[in-house]
Order: sequence, then C-alpha cells, then structure tokens
Amino acid sequence: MSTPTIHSDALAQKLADSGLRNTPQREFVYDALLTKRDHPTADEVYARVKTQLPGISLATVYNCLETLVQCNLVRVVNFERAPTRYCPHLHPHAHFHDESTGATHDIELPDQLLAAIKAVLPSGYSADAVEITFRGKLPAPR
Amino acid sequence: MSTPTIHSDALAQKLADSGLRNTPQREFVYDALLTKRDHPTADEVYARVKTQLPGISLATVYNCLETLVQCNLVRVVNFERAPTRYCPHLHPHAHFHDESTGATHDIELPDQLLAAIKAVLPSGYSADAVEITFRGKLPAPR
DNA sequence: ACAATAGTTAGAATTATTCCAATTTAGACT
DNA sequence: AGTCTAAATTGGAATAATTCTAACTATTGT
Repeated sequence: MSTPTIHSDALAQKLADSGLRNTPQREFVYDALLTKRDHPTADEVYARVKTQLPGISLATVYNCLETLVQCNLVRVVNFERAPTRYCPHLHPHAHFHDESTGATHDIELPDQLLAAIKAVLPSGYSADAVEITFRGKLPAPR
Repeated sequence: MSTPTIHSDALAQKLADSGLRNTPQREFVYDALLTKRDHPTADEVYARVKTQLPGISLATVYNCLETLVQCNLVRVVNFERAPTRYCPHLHPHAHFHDESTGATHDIELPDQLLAAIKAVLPSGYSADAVEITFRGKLPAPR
C-alpha cells in the first residue's frame, strides 16, 4: 500500500513522538484534511477517504481524527451545535462562519491581539486555549 | 396563577414587541435563568422550573428558551459539543470554561478590545456576532 | 514464530435536540 | 362574559452526531 502523499513523514514523526503507530487509515485521514482545507466534518472526511480506502469505517475516521487532535496536528472547530469540523493546525487563528454559505474561513490573529485578549482575564484565571468565532454574511463575490 | 417575579414586565414587553404571547411557561423559564445565573442547560432549567410548574414539558422548555433567544433576552453558550447552556443577556462578554469543575464564568470584555477584535477581519467580512471562549483551569480557592 | 499490544471494524447504544399531531390557552372581538 | 382563532404547550416518537463494545486484524518486541 502506497502512502498517500508527502505529508506522511511529519505525521509518522508526530505519531512516533506520542508512542502511536502509523497506519494507512491515519495517513489517509490526515491527507484528506491537508488536501482540501475546507474544515470538513467527520462524515465528509469519511466520504473522501473511502474513495481511496474503501474498507475504512466511520468509527475509524472518528478515532483517527481524535488521534490527530491529540498529536496537535489538527484542531477541532465547533460552531453552535453543528457537527464538529476539523482543520490541520497551523498557527493560532480564529474562524469566520459565513451564514449564507455555511462555509468556515480562517482568520489570522496577530500575536499582539491574542495577547490583549488573554490579558482581559481576571487574576487567577489562566487560559490553555482561546477560541474566537465570528458569525456573519459574506458579500457574494469573492 | 401568579407571576414568578418582578422580571415579568420586561419579558412581557419584549414578547409583545415581537408579537408573541406571554405565558406562565415563558415567565418561569426566564425567571429560572435570572434567579441562578450559572449558565444552566435546558435539562437543568427543566428541573428547576418543574418544581414550580410541575406540568411543564421539556419540549416547552426548549421552545421557551428559543423564544427568549429570539427576543434577545437570552444568549446561548456552546462549548465544544456539550449541551447548550443559556445565560440572560446583558452586555457583550466572553466565557471562561473551567475544566476542573465544568463551570462557566462570564468574562467582561472592554468595548475597546471588542473593537480591536472585529478590526482583525479582512475587508468584505463583517461580523454580526463574535464569540470568545477561554478554556483552562481555575485555582481551587475562590 | 509468538505473545502482547494497538488499531480497526460493524453495529448497537447514547443523548441532545427537533418534530409531530393532538390538545389547550391567550388575547381579540364581539 | 362568551366565542373564535391563532399561538403555545404537551408527550412521545424521530433524528443525528458521536461513542461504545466486542471481535477481529496488524504490528511490534522478544
């Protein structure tokens, strides 16, 4: 079985760091996220990976996504109570949820702003993570 | 049937503004949120209201909460995919989710910071709402 | 080659929430 | 005060994302 893409090495490394095994399922799931970075749901990832790995199960997709999150390669994106979406994790960023199309866009966050946001916490509070989500409508032409 | 508290008038007004009826169920649900502002789930609201209005149904609690959200009297708070929580809406604020206790705390947001956050959106984007959630652990003694 | 461990699988189970059809009620208008 | 009608409530069934479980398969270390 051939590895799906170039990305495999980074994945293999991260998995090894965590004492986890590299499997074709994990590679294809990660690859699906990297290939089309449109914040897919688990179901969408499942559909995409199945074209290449027909025997994969939805439970495994959930397992793999969870593993990738543990390894800090992937971030979950939750909006209201809609199905969880996944994005390959780069630098910290916010999300913009476009109500017209349902699409999720990444919004860059200057480090300085992130610091200012964290500074708003009362003393004694310390945040492991901050999640910032915008909701709005995008003008039609992009 | 007596109205639950003082708050009823504001509620009745807001409902009337939206062409909606004032019902005991809506009053007690709203009152439950105002009485104990601990960001309860629908189930928790149901439990609290049932002590005063034993015949109320969970479906009605969901309906009432939704109505209050429509009237801009209540905000929903979603954290990961945990059950939706509700808080009576005052000024804009962020939420801090304490991982040790599961409790949700309100965090005041200076207008200036809110403006700075919205300013980060690329041109063409405009946000109807921004949701800011912190996750972390609070030191035991409060 | 073998045992031990980790990962995958299919399907059942869980659970928050929504839907539905039937009944009740609030408020408007006599 | 009584009637009418749309709106609201109700209980139970339905939905859907996710997790669980138990059996099977693959990989690793000895």
